[in-house]
Amino acid sequence: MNYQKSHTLILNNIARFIDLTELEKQKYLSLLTEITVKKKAFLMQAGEITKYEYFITKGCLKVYTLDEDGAPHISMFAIEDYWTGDMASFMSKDPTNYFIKATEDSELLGISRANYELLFQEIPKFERFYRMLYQRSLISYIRRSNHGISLSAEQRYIEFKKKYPKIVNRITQKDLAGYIGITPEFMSKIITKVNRKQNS
Amino acid sequence: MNYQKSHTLILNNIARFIDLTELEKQKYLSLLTEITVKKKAFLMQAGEITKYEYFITKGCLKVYTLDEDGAPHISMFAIEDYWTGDMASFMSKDPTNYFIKATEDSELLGISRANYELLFQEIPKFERFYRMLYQRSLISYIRRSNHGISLSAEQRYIEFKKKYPKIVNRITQKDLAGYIGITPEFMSKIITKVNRKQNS
DNA sequence: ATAAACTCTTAAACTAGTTCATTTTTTTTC
DNA sequence: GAAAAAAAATGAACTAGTTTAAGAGTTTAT
Repeated sequence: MNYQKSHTLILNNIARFIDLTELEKQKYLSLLTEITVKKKAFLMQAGEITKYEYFITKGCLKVYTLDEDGAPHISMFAIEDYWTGDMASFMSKDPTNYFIKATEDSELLGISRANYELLFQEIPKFERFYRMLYQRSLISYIRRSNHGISLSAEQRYIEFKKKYPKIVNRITQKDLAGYIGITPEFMSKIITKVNRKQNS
Repeated sequence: MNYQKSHTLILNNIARFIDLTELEKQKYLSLLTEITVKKKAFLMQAGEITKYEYFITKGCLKVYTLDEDGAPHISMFAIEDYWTGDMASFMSKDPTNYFIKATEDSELLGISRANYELLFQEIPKFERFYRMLYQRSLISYIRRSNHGISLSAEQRYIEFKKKYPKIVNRITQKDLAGYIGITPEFMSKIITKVNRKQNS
């Protein structure tokens, strides 16, 4: 069967961990909602109750909170083939603390809370898929939370470039600073310094 | 049916997310290995290949890495009713970077890689259990990784006391410093300062 | 019960990262 | 394609957290 590009992408993502029959694939796709967000528009804002978990099929988004001083702290960047959302709010139905804003025109597939529950009833194999997806995410967040407290800002920047070479060129230095956990001014100094080292 | 204390503890932990029949409970328990670790002994050391994922039934352990300078960075403290291990090494079969050391005489239940796989074949419901367990862990690690980069050491200490009141009195100040990501000297200053504030 | 080995406290000098202010460069908008 | 807005660079003064050192208080092992 021939699927549209975004559907092929999400089915391939799922095929990393579980095999679906044609029927299951179609059932699964029927549970998803297509969403588009223009650059600079919000997919989610603090105070809202999170309705969906998202898979990005095109574009780039940043997920962040604002602290009491209004300074942004970026939790992740999400590009094609990434999953994002606010799982805490999605599960608890409490209002989210996060903003998700498109940094490029973006296209997503969303699964609602009701369909997420339904999915496990209809195709129990998805328990395994999410078990493995969460397991992988967990491994990378454990690493990140350790790096956040044990590495210098410069080392975190070098790690980021190594781990996300595709993302580093699509985001502003300012947003990268918000992810690394430093000011844009200090980010600028680090980049100058690291590039000087590499070119010498 | 009447179970020994450690078995009741782990079965209750699992019952938060899935219901098991008596037969399934017994099957599950048969896949576990009992382990005891004396205070100051290692459950795991960097370079080893991780054989088990662990559930603590008694005691307290610290999970940490050593950086190039030999300074410890504590990833988590695990007490009764907590799960621990190095999932990255457990899954990939690569050598671990972690040390796990008992800070009190401890008792654990371990599941081996082979039995973990077997578990999903024999009792597929466990996919759901681990999906939900990892989902919850993920939520708390996402929060921690954000706090690591966006909160001051003093705020992280206050958060830790609030979130883990049972743990804070069982560990040394030095180990807490290793978790918060600061030196023991600065930890001492923060504690003096925070207690002074509270008593005034 | 005592020595040895840690852990905690305090303080002075230091460094990584912040803040604030200004200028230059790049991107967005009409 | 010019004007406006946002991002990036640079520098000086500042603050949170480190380092080193030394002494006091606790825990551990015999």
